[in-house]
Amino acid sequence: MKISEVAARSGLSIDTLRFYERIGLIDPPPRDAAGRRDYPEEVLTWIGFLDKLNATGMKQADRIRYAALRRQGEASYAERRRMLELHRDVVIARQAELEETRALMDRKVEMYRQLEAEAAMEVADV
Amino acid sequence: MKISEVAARSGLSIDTLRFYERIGLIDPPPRDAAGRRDYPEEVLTWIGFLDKLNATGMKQADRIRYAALRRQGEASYAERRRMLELHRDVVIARQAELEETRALMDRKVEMYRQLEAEAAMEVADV
DNA sequence: GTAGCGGCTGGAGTGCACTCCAGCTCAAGC
DNA sequence: GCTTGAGCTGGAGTGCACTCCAGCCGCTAC
Repeated sequence: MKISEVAARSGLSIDTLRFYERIGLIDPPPRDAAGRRDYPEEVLTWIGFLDKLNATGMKQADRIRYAALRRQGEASYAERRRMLELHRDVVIARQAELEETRALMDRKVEMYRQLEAEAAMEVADV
Repeated sequence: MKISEVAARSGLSIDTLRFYERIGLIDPPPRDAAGRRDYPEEVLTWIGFLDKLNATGMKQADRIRYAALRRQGEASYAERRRMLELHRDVVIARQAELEETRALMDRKVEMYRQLEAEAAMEVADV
């Protein structure tokens, strides 16, 4: 797969793909005869997972660390599991936070609705 | 309340409090005889809400816009409600995303657990 | 009365995560 | 055979959200 196709299918830009390779988030893919990157299909799954870690607030340094562990294969299963367990706790905490904020926004929306209704009545009073 | 106290109680740094004032997130508080900021208690509630918006991914520009509307008082009830409704949708979408990622991490953790057990058995086989 | 601390200002600096650029090579289509 | 376009590299630039700094003032405690 050419880099432009990976970009189109993953949602990352071509520049970001090359950047991710530089910092060790994506394995350097084999090159074709002309020296161009030729990605395996699986890279899309990996990018999808990276995106999820990203979207849930995992820092670049930690994603790089996870990618490095992944490169070590079997020897890092336990370590990778520990990282995911820790991150899962972070995600759970964020879920609680979001839920709380959602509830607060619901209350505020309701409050504004009331205040709008009252303001409308005051106008009618005049 | 002095700026140091607001910082201690809000969790924001003194520099961030002054920065927020500069960009219009926090109203300029009255000054004491010596020209030092003297914040009202309510600023803590407001900062708490700003924090929630921040933690749920609202951009600075939008928080500034909300703060500006707030300064207009009654005239902006409807607009503020609309902003919150829109942001609530964002929060709900993020909740779904987090839930999905949490489930994926659960599956991966379980997978690594299995792989670790298998690796241990292989060692025992030898 | 002076040392030290907390606060003040405007502006410069930082860290993160990209994003863009100049100048190059290569392959394909007209 | 030459233009066009995709891809390449190393390095510079960007935008966001702070964070730090120099140099100043004024209160409090010794």
